[in-house]
Amino acid sequence: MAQAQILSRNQQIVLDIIEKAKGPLKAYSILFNVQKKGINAPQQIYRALDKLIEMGKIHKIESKNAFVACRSSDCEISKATAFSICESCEMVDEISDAKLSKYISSFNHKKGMKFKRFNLEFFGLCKKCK
Amino acid sequence: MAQAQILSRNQQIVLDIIEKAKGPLKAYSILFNVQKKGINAPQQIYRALDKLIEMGKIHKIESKNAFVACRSSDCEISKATAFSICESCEMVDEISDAKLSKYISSFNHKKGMKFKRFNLEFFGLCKKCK
DNA sequence: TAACAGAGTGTTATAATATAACATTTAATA
DNA sequence: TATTAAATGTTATATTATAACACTCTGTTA
Repeated sequence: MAQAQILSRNQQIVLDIIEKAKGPLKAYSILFNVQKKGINAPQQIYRALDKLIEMGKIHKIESKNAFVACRSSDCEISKATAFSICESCEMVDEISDAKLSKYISSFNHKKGMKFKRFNLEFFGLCKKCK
Repeated sequence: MAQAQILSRNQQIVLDIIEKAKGPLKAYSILFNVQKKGINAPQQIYRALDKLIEMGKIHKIESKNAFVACRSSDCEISKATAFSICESCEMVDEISDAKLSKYISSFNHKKGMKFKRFNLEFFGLCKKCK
């Protein structure tokens, strides 16, 4: 289990924005939102994002180049992540399903690869958009 | 089942390069490789890539912004894709495992989302790099 | 056959996403 | 207090991707 982490000023600012957001946020939209706090350059955002990902506080949605807060306790530093993504409203929901996660984690590739981590993205229509 | 498709000139050129490659290719590296054939602009590459993806001839590896040829017959127009990605040598291998695919496809999200498609990316070390 | 529709092409420009490099500051610790 | 590690600020640039528009080619269909 990862221990509680102290966040730096910039990391905290970025995390706050992502946690408050209803959906995934893009790096440059975060940047735009924090310019009033004295953060002016993409580097500052990307550095904070990198650390937050390392700590498991946020996840990157690869298919959207966007970032969401981690809402799950059992993805333990993002070794096993799964998301449902609505193709209509862009909503992203973290899937926290122990059985699914366990099944995938225990999947053994024929070619003898040893997995450290996986990321699964589902696409479809959410309940509202359906 | 998707029927055999006739490819346009640019689509064929791009597909040939991707099929011949040992690993995933980036759009701009494809561009560089086809300039001798008279393709000069990113648009031409991206348009071909889009169509090839639609046809299920290639897949995009989202975490790498790179493209690989489809080696599987059962991902039927990319409704269910899975890849193993070596974090050391960058190799990507398409996973074609009916059981895994079936299990994931039949996963039902509590929130009532209806899935059309999924993409799964495993990360680790391949046999060689291990 | 003329005209039209659809897919594809070529081209220029620009938007959006991400990193390199370097100087400085702050925090934690020997 | 000297030393280190982590974080910051800044400028510049690399990488990935799309917009917009004019043109071509091919197969309908009126």
